Amino acid sequence: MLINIDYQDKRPIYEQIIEKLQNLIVKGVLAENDKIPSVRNMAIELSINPNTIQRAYQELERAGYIYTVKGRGNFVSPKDGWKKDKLVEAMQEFDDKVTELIHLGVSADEMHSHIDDVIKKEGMKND
Amino acid sequence: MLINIDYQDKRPIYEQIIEKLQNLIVKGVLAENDKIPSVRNMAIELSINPNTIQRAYQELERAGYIYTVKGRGNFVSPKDGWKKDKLVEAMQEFDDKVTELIHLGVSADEMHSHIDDVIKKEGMKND
Amino acid sequence: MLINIDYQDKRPIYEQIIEKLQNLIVKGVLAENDKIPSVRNMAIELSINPNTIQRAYQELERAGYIYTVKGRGNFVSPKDGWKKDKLVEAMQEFDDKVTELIHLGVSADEMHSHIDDVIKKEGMKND
Amino acid sequence: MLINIDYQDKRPIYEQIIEKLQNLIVKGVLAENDKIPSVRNMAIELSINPNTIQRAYQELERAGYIYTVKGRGNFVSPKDGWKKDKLVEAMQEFDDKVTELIHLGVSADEMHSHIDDVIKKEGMKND
DNA sequence: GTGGTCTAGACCACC
DNA sequence: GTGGTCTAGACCACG
Repeated sequence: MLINIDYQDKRPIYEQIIEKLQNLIVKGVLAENDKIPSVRNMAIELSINPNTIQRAYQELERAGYIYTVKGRGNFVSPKDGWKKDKLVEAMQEFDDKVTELIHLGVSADEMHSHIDDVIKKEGMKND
Repeated sequence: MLINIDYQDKRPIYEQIIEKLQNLIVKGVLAENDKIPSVRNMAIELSINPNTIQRAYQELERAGYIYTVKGRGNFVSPKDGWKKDKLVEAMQEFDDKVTELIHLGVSADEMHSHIDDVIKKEGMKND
Repeated sequence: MLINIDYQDKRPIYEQIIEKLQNLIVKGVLAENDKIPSVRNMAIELSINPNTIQRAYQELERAGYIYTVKGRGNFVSPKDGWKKDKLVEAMQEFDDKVTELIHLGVSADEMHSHIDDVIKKEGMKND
Repeated sequence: MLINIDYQDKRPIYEQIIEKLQNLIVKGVLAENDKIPSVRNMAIELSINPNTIQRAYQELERAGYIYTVKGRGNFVSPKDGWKKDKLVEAMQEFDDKVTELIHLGVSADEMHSHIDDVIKKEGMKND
């Protein structure tokens, strides 16, 4: 099963689907031009109202992560479409977090070493 | 005026108030045991129903940022109450952000220099 | 009727509801993932304003006894969520009560026999 | 200072005073016919409105823990006045707690040994 | 139909 | 004056 839903999560279901698919796309699990499950299949697989899937796909298309071909299905967009926006946004959020940590008394060295730790850990996954 | 509300923001009003006050407390603008505006005053100031303010204050108290004395008002809690929790939470979110940036192809050097930039900028404020 | 309210009780209505539902959940009358009455139905059944029920449900969710799915209803959380906390809390209160009884001159034997009596009585219920 | 107030405590101040004084009396720190501080002195000592102290003393008198002699002050009542009531009440609460622990899966043995532990610990204090 | 938020207005307890 | 609770009634988002 490609994704799963957490009913304990307070966010609306369609948002969860969007987030999960975004992650799969950003992290390269779903490659460019890969076909993603049809609205109908996804709805059956998750035991969810098709309208909910439909809404998730619509927003993903609007944000440039997927594109729709009538009669054929939904496909992952080329990275150029969204990568830059996502990067700017994530960088801004990163800066905000750093600001918050400063006010909580965290030193620059501590942050630097945290980054290196995370990189090392993430690197392991690709071995 | 201590805080202001963005009616364009999709989040509920009481959440906006919570977040704004949290920030003021975490960043030290509101010191320990400072009195914050009464439910009624804040309601008038923001042209908002007192119940909405009330709810925001209740959640802030539950989270340990303020404490309430019936018949007297609401006051900022001593830092010990929340600092540790907030730190653990913020550090976790920091790591998550780093992970995301890695997947977006950002190098460690770029992050390191971003941190130094932010620190420099925040340092200026205190001069 | 699942629960009833005592208007002579000085405690706020929403607290009474919380306590009653907690009991039903802790004692297993309401099993995991059971659906509890909707905010509106409960409000009608008890002739109480929906907002009051809403507040009770919110606090129960925050405490981990129930979980909410927008557009679907409220459901009993799996026990793992709260059992441990509740146990620690109840044990502490038990010790406090024992301390109080000691100062009132109650002997250990008297307490021991009380425990056995209660156990016998509770055991009868399950026959 | 005989007692102190916790402004972080949500209960009204007069209730805190009642509880603290009750404890001192039940545990024998304040002996029968001891004089307790005057409303006025207590109010100054705690930096509190005399009305609040007055209310606490009134309720303590009504419950039989102290008695008032106009013009002379307030004094601790003989134990016979309240001991029996308090005992019945505490025993009931003890049974309730035992019931709760049973439903949480605590065994009789565990409760018995807890009692012995508490007794041992309390006994130490009087050495 | 379900929960989530907000307003308006009221009454109470506490200090 | 201050917070705490409750009602009545409304509108929105979600599925």
